[in-house]
Amino acid sequence: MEYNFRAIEQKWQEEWKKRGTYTVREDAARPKYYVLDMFPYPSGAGLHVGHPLGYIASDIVSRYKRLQGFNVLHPMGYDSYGLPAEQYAIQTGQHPAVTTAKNIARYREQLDKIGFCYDWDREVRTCEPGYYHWTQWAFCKMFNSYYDHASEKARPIDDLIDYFEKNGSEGLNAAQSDKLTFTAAEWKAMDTAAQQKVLMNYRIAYLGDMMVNWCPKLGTVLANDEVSEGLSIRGGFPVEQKVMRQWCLRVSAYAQRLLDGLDRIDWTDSLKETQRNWIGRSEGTEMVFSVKDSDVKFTIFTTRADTIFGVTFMVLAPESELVPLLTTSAQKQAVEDYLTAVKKRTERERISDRRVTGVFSGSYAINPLTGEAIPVWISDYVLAGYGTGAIMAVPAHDSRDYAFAKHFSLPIIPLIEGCDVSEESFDAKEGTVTNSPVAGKQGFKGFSLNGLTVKEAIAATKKFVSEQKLGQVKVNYRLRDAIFSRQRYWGEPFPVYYKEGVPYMLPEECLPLELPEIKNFKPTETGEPPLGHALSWAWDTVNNCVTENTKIDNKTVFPLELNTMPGFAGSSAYYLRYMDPHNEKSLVSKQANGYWQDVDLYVGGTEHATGHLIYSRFWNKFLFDLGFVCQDEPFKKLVNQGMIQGRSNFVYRIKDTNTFVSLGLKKDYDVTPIHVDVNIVSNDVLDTEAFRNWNPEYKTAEFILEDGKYVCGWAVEKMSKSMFNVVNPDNVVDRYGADTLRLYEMFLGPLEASKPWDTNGIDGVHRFLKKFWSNCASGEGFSFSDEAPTAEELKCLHKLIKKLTFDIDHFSFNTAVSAFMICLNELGKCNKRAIYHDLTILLTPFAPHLCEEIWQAMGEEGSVCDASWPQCNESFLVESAVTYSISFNGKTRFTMDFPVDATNEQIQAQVLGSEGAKKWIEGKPIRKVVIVPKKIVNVVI
RNA sequence: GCCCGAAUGGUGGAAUGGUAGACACGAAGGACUUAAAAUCCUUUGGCCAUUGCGGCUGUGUGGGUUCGAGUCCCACUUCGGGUACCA
Repeated sequence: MEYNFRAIEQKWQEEWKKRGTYTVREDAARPKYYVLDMFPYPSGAGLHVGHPLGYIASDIVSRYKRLQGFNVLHPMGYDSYGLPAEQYAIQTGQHPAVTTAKNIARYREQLDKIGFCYDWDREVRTCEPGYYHWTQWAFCKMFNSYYDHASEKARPIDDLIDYFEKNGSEGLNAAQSDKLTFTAAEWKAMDTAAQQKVLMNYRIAYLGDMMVNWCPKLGTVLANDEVSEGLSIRGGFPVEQKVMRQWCLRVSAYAQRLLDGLDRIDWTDSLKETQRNWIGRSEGTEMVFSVKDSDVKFTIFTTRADTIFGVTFMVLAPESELVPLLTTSAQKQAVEDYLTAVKKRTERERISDRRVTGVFSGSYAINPLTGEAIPVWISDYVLAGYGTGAIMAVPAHDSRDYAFAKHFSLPIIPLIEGCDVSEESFDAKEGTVTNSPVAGKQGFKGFSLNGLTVKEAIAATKKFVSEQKLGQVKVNYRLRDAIFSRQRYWGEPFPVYYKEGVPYMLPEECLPLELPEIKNFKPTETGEPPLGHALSWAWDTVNNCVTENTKIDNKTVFPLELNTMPGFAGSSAYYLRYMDPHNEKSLVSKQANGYWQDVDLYVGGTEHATGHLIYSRFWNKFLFDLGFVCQDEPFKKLVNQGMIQGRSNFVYRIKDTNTFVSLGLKKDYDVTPIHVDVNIVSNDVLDTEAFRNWNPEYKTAEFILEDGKYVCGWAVEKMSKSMFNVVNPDNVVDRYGADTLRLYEMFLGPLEASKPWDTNGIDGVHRFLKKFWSNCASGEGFSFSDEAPTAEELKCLHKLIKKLTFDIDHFSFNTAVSAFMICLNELGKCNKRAIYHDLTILLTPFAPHLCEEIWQAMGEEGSVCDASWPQCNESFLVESAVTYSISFNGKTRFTMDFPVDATNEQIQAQVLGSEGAKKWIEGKPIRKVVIVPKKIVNVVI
């Protein structure tokens, strides 16, 4: 009987659905295991073979854990709101609701074909009101919270109001946008609008005037992780810096906790490192500089306090609010010209063309340690958004300051003994400090760093600056608050209304605030939100939801917030929703959350390292602080699957002809390589007939063959339509079956490695499945031998149990598949029931359809998914003798068998006495014999 | 520039510091077949010897630690990923 994978796979996919095999419920009697995939955004192109790689790995772990007796939660859903989905709709001229629904249906069809064990009853879609209800709800909670650094957690904003009423801002240690100072009396004297303005400074979700990444082509602002090298990740459009009033999430408040949490989770070091860099903790010193002939004082941030004696100029960011204060009338025109020029340059230009530019402000700052006057410059190499937007420049020990000093001929004072700064700055934090002012000389204030190492000097300066109240020790983070507004249509509406310009949250009972259906949903280059076309929706919402005493006056044109939330809003807590997807009362019930706790295994790509994986950790920590979830970190273990690249094929057309020459012969001709559809190439051999039909241009193509075949060239490239190297999993499933696809994707190499998709090896795993099948297939049915297994067979089986268990526990699926092949090779044509029973269970995570069929054929009850993973019986693995490698001076020459209990003395005597040894020793004296238990005897001559 | 990671046959890749190249593909030869497909068997890192069962060499390069290094340490080369005026 043939291995008819098409019939088998269809049969079992229907059967699983009918039986509800993969439906899960909380079950206190069994331990839980939560396996999560990063849910896809349903793009128009459908899945290619790269997408299922991680899904297959997680599916294997899910099935394996289930066989081991765990209650496994393994859900799937769609990240269906956001830019990519909307861009696709615009490109195809359809409404995003329509394309999204269509794309989801296609994804589902493709996913179903691969035989995943998802519990589809728990599916979530971020664009459905039942889901985004809780996205909006979380936003309201963030609006109504502030971050208290004293207790290192988020607290209700009412606590903050109480605090202000008692103490004003005195002694408050909270995350804030600006440092505000007021007394309790002043607070009480403020009107509502003024108080709201103050509170906005502390809210975790806040409305602020921010320097944002504005992308005119996409008609929206973007978060930092959505921009790379001045271009939008989505679409590659230019991005400019602009101040806009936007909703933001105070992610920066959680910087330290996000950093600390990394030490407690099982992620790869490289991913943790990426997040650490992104958070960018830097310990330094803030120092206050006064300005000559002025009352103005300003603060700078530096990590190199030790270089204070090498400061030869100061630099302000062009956007700094100090610029107008420090510009003298003489320099006014020059500064204004410079600011205009800076504004004109796009972010892209600034990055690609890194020229040194700047202008002198006319003012001088006073070095707090020497009293020396230092010119204050303005330059765009200093960023307004980091530190204080002002720096002390030490050209001798900072390459950027060095370039600036050289360009404007400013002095350079080296501070490290023996360093040469004639060509470049000395940036390393090492060496011995020199050139500090000394007693008796001008500028000496009783503080010198000479003779200290750089590290000692930094510490000494910090201490001195703190004691003398010249500044303070300060930790800065690179991590910025997340900009949360998008001037787009396809996203969650904000549950926010305005009264006299002050934003308020809609009452909780009015959630979800549903996205209205509008015809003209396209973004604008000026940033007018598309929801501006839904004026009646806005008014209806306000009239229905807002109670009498807060009802807004009719003068307001847009009573509602018209921006929508960004893509990451919906993906930040989806893993919580899977725990309790149909709950209408809360995001997740205490009971469901208490049972499922957190994600045990999260599988997905590294591309989310600085986006989703930061945002959801932040979101989860916030919900944890408020007591809505029971775990501080959402993802205990995270595994990154590698990217599957495309393997393109080429044909070689002889110039100005329609004749194509095979790879091996192309050197004799002048040829142009042309991409050819990989789907008409097999093992690099072109199907010439299919090629002629592929494109009308090649209808009359002629071929110069080698050995009767046309051999194509190949290259590894990105998988994309234009390279004709996209492989659709449907085609693979159609040709080889889902079980082969699953097995092959795992066999391709380590899960984390990036690798090209290459169908060349797929026959191998397909043969393996056929062999597994045909060993027990016979005639029109199956036959199993009831003979007792031999010791050899049992040893073989139990070796496999041990290896598979180890490999799956360590996510080494490629070696697991190999181990299975080896075992089957060793067993030969064995069809003993006792062996096949266990083998079938062991293969189930990899090839579930095939195993169900065999399980049924063996007359077993129920589904093989509910069987128990076999235990390795070590007693079958015990050897009667041990084989030792015998080496001479480290080179292995032969092997010898010894009884398990042989002593080292016995082994040594036998080895030295053997004929083989005599040949290698050649009568020379033996210096040493090293015996490694059960492995090696090395004789040193 | 900075921070990670990698480098092993024609290919994908194995190898707790212990016989490098498992397993698979491809290739070559053979069996079965009228033929093809499918299946099975043999060989397959390189060099030398193959009328001798063998020998030498070999994991990007150069050094080191070790009885023993693909694996650990130092320096370098190349490639991939992340990040970028973050003071």
